[in-house]
Amino acid sequence: MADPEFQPDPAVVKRSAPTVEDVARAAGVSTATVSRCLNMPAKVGEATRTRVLKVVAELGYSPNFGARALAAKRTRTIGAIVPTMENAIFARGLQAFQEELGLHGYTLLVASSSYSPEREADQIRTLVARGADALLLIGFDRAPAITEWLEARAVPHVIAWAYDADAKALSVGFDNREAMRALASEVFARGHRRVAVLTAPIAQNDRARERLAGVRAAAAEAGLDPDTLRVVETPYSFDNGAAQMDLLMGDTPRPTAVICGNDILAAGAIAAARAKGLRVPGDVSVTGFDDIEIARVLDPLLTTVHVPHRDMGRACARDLIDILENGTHPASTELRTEVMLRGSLGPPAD
Amino acid sequence: MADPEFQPDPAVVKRSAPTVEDVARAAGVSTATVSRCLNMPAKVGEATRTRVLKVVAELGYSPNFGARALAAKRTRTIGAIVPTMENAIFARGLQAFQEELGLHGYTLLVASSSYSPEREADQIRTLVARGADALLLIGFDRAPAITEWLEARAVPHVIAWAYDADAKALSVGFDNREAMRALASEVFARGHRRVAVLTAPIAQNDRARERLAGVRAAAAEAGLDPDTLRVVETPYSFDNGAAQMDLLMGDTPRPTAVICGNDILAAGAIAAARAKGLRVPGDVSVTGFDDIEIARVLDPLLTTVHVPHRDMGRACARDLIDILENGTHPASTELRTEVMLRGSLGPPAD
DNA sequence: TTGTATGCGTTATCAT
DNA sequence: ATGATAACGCATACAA
Repeated sequence: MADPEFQPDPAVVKRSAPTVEDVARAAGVSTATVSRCLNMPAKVGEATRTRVLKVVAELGYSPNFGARALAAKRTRTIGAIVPTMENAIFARGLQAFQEELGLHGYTLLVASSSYSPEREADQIRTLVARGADALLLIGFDRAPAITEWLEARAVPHVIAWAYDADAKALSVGFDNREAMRALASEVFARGHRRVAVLTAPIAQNDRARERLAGVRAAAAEAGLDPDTLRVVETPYSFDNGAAQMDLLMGDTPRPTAVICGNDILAAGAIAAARAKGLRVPGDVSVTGFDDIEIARVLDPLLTTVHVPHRDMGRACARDLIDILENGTHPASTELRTEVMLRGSLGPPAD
Repeated sequence: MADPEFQPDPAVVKRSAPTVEDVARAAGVSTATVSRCLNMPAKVGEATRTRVLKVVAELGYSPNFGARALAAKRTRTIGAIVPTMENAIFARGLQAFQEELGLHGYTLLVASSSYSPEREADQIRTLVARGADALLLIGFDRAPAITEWLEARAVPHVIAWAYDADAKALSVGFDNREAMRALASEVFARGHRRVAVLTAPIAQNDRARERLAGVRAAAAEAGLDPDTLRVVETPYSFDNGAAQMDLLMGDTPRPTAVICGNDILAAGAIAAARAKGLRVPGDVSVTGFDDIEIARVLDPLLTTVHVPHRDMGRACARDLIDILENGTHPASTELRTEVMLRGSLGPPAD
């Protein structure tokens, strides 16, 4: 097939991507100058810079990622590990996080843990091995070993969705306990005494645990024994919410209010109540947490806690970039939440 | 502060991460063998392999990402560019995509275009520059220049959310036109004649355009002049859906059915109809597209088109990995959609 | 301001 | 099966 006599045109045979060297040669400068033009343009003479950049554009030069990472020891890539992107709250937070990163020339590496600490630890190591310069993590609950690993490797990281001023790690979030306490207080204030809590498994989830603690605190304030609260744990999903609600509504006597750990569980709960012929809030009140779109679409509208997911994502990005570029040590940020009183919460039936 | 006499313990002063060389020395083999143990364990003797891997574990060695990328010319990282992660359909697809990638040792790099072709082109270049071995893109609509660029650089990529057997590019998706035609046929079959379409801007969005074409096709089949359809374009969001629905419901005569380009617009439309005191479907029918969670929560339940988002994400991952690892040329995959007839669609009021 | 020279940690080719 | 060694392409300390 190939003609042995054939002499390829050098201008055409050049298959591989251009390198600094190609640019340097074409621009009549050294590779160092080319590199400088791209990374510290201020330190290069006006004339040479424009000349070099022109050549860069002409050749369609783009620095080799591996070489750059190897030499510079950084990738301008930041990792995020969330329980799942399917939950709108994490998707929303990630979106804002990514947008802010993009504004500063950083790229987002994503992994999900499916709420498993072991998988999260794996993902942490994987993303760092993949060159992540810093990480966004959700919540504080994780094995000490992986936290120590992060510290030992000096991997900048921020904890989102939770706030703890005393923690060693940087966090950007809100006080899950207090937010839920404020909401639960409204429930008890309306006279509810038989109250159930539908929560995600609290074992390795500090946010869920804190929220439950918030309900207990509100119960105590209302003069109730927190141990009389009916607590049901189930993974976050519409169907689980519905299934557990179905069981709860079979109890005698029936709870007059069900406080859910998030809006998705609450949506499932309301659907299940309806399916059983119960009115909300006439027969049973239901509350959520997060204030995602679904809360404004449910019938009745869902009483819930509004969380500034986008602000959280943005703030995380800013902190991480600040650490990376300026070596600072930002203080943790506490974001404000707000109880949204809507139709799904009413007085008890009896 | 520092004691000038202090002699640091060499075992402690070793700050930087261990390299192949460290492992090789400790295991009494060459760096080549260490590399082989990690990358092609089959080509190494049983005994040496276990010995080397033991040392790897002891030292906590992890190959340097930049060096590996530079030498191997690949990163085992795959990029995805979606319009936005806030839309549950993309979040769900991405989640499945990422899970499948993870199963095969690949990591996901994410960017969003905000439905802007220019931003998407930027992101494509950025992700490739960041070392993405392959890309997942949404839909076919993009400037020829960037498509050519992808071809020229031989960047493996898959188009999701759309299917075109004749296109040069690999695609994994469904026939948006036919799916919407099937749904719209149900609407016309119920006798609706004054029908409005609430769609995303169709300018640079082939999915939206195809869906609109599907409605037109169904109208024609029903003996209607497609040009009598009232078409309203608005960016995908609950509030936009509500606002445009509010305007539509002010028309005289009022449309008896509103076909929406996705479930979020439909949710907004139903809320707006309600707010205006109109019953759905009594006064006006509403349909969506996607069949996300919200469709099962709305009152009435939303008639929509079910799309296998997770299957799509998974299939995209498999194809890309197949290309990368085996150099194959997978054929495009057409996925099945299904019309979900639910309460929001009824006969016309008059 | 610009150039020179070296190191970065792997992978892969080619011997052995 | 294993070892020696040459790329890989860039950033940067140091010189000029």
